Amino acid sequence: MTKQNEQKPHHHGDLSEALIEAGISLLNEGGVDALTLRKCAARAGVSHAAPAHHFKGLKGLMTAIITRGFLLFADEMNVNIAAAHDDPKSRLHGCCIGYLKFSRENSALASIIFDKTNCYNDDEKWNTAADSAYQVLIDICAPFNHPYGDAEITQIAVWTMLEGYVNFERKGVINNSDRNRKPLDINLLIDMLKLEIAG
Amino acid sequence: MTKQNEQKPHHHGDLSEALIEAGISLLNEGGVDALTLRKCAARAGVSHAAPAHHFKGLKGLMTAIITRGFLLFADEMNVNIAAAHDDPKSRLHGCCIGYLKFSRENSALASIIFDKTNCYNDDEKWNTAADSAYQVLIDICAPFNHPYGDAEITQIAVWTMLEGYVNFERKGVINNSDRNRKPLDINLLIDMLKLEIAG
DNA sequence: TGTACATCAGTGAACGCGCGTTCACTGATGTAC
DNA sequence: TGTACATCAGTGAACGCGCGTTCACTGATGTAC
Repeated sequence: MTKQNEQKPHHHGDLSEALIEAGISLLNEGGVDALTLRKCAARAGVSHAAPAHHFKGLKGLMTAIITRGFLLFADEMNVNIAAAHDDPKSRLHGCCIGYLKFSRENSALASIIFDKTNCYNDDEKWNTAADSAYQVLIDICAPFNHPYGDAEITQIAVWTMLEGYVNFERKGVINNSDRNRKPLDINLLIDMLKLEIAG
Repeated sequence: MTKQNEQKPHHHGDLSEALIEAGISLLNEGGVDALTLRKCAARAGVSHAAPAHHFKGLKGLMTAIITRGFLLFADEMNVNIAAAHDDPKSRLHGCCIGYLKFSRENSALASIIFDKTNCYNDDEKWNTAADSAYQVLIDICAPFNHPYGDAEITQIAVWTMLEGYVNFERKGVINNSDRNRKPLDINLLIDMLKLEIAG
């Protein structure tokens, strides 16, 4: 039984957290267009002026949401890397599974996360969170040879294939649930790069 | 000297074409958010109710714009394929250059073109135009071996890498104009797939 | 322990904006005779 | 060749909608004394 006649406190307690969670669930349910200050406020149970007051307008809220997104993204990759066998190729495959999982479970968030124009680029937390995600990529590619140039080329090749794959999946160009043959595996695509372990 | 007191004809002449061109230039200048019925109408010099009347609302206009987009996209790839040396790898590289060129010169249009939810999926011209673009990919991959499975896997590997690359470029994750070393070449990434000519 | 006061998080009403859609209409075009 | 009429592309005014922002305010919290 829920409490009746409960006085709503004037101070929320953790409005920032509530608005970020509201924003992420709105993105998941209604896509990018569903992310508005007013809807976030309604879902967090505060007046629609509150988020504009708490953050510095819509862009401030988006900066906070994308910051959280990068942390969730890095976490998902790290969890799946930790669950893989402890050799470079298995760890790379784990990273891909994490990338894919994050993108599938947070489709709209994943579609806006890399676009810097959505954020205040001088926000410290945002920069730190973004770096933590990019660092996963850097670390996972480090053990391999880079026959085509420096490490950055290997990183971009892997990241690019992942990003293209989830983009097409999101837009329905690749539809793994609707084909007769074995679902296309992102790890198969990564294997086509034939990365070799250095040493 | 422009004509003064010229009577504006009640019938436009080629409103459909004018609205499609207006829409594409709006996308190029102001991104996806700039594409509205009212702005297209203003740019085409008609009342803002005209596009809603001519097409079946906003979605109808978007279907027409994306249809045009696929034709421009296929053209750009075909032009660059025709300009390449007549061997499979050079033709593939030409295709990549065309893909890249289209995406750079029509950034916002390229970012919405693959998303089927923007269009009336039963529109015949849209289906034909989209198929003509996908067919370029199919044809360009046909001469190669498919050691990882059927031809579709080769196609998706190439297309995925291109799409990831232009997405990152669009969002500033890859920034070829702002690095000290040689610009990253999409053809280098495609070469990493080590496609072998069948025979 | 109690009081006065400063701080500031969140309120709620109001504002103007641009949007897509609707609809009775106008006037140019084309066709039937 | 001329007339009557049907068609229909585009008009313009009106509508309601949701949006971000602003701002005087309220009331809870925390601190100084």
